[in-house]
Amino acid sequence: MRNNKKQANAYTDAIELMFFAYRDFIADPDAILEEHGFGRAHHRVLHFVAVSPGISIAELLDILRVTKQSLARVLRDLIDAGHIDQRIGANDRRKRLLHLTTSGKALHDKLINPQHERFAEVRDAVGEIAFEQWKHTMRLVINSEDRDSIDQLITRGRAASADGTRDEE
Amino acid sequence: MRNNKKQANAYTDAIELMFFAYRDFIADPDAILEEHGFGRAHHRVLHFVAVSPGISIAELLDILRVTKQSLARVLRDLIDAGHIDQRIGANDRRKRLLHLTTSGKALHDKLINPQHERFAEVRDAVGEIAFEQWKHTMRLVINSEDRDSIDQLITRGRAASADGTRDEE
DNA sequence: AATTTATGTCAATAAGACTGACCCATTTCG
DNA sequence: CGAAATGGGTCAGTCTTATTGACATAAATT
Repeated sequence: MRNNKKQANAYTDAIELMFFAYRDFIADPDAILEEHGFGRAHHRVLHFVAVSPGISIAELLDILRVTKQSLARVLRDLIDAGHIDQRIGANDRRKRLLHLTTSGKALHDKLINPQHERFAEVRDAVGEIAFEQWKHTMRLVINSEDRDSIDQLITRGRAASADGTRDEE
Repeated sequence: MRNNKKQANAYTDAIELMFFAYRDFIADPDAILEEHGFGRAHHRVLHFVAVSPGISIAELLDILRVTKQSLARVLRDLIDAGHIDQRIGANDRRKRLLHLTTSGKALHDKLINPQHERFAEVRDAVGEIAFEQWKHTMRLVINSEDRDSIDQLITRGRAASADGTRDEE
């Protein structure tokens, strides 16, 4: 019992760390977004279009797990503001492939900078080995059935932004 | 440049891991809450009253970083449902000290169980050392100025729930 | 006695999400 | 080819969570 209690508390610590870390982690971009009249929902769209240029609406819906109607509003705001543009798919003309414009990229950089800095400080404090270990552990917090697709999102996204492979399908 | 890019991507990975891990981590309790007609806001109140029995309204506002008016509604719901009760402070009769009732404790356990299980699986997968290392790293993701008070919340909260020290101030 | 603190409450507003019901254009399949 | 499925867009209404601002009350402090 004593030991069970101790273990349960170790997990409760983890739960609270998730809560507070996420709260602070999201606060920096939130402040910047407010200056631009956007919210978190806009940030998420901007981010996943940034890391996966040429992503379709359906793919974005799948990542964000929101309804089409929810996405529509924020996407409309971002398109109207000139931060995202849609291109009709070359292979499938029904698809709208999303890309950041120059101003969209600038805004995304501005939003991601404080988060990069936050993790750069963490990495400096704990070292590269421990930081990679943290990422490995963090990946296991994600539902097992989602891990593969997230791995792909990360690697494919990076490759696409480097060589444009993914563009226009 | 090549190296900078690589480092920036390591941080972008970390950002996305935060997003997806938090999303899945919160999804289990969300589903349970819905059955009871509560939301995330209720969960947060329930949790911090659970780990810090006898917490005052002002302390809770400080932890949650919401306005008094926002807290009032969810707290009212929880009190009306019989999950939380308020006791007038013995030393300071202005204060309303919050406690979970039996049903409040039961609901909190039900909500925290899937999260405990999630972290138990993570801990089993990576081992105790790596899990403690993850917590140490995770703590550094929190704003430096908040870390001490969160350390206190965690240790004091646990102590209070064990021996009741904190009750009635 | 005056002020501050802790809490409660009314009103109006906004963001972000949802369900449900449609629509159009394009692609795929029998 | 024609029907069905897919990708996307949109209107309308609702809900939760959060906000700001104003004001009220009781108890503690100075």
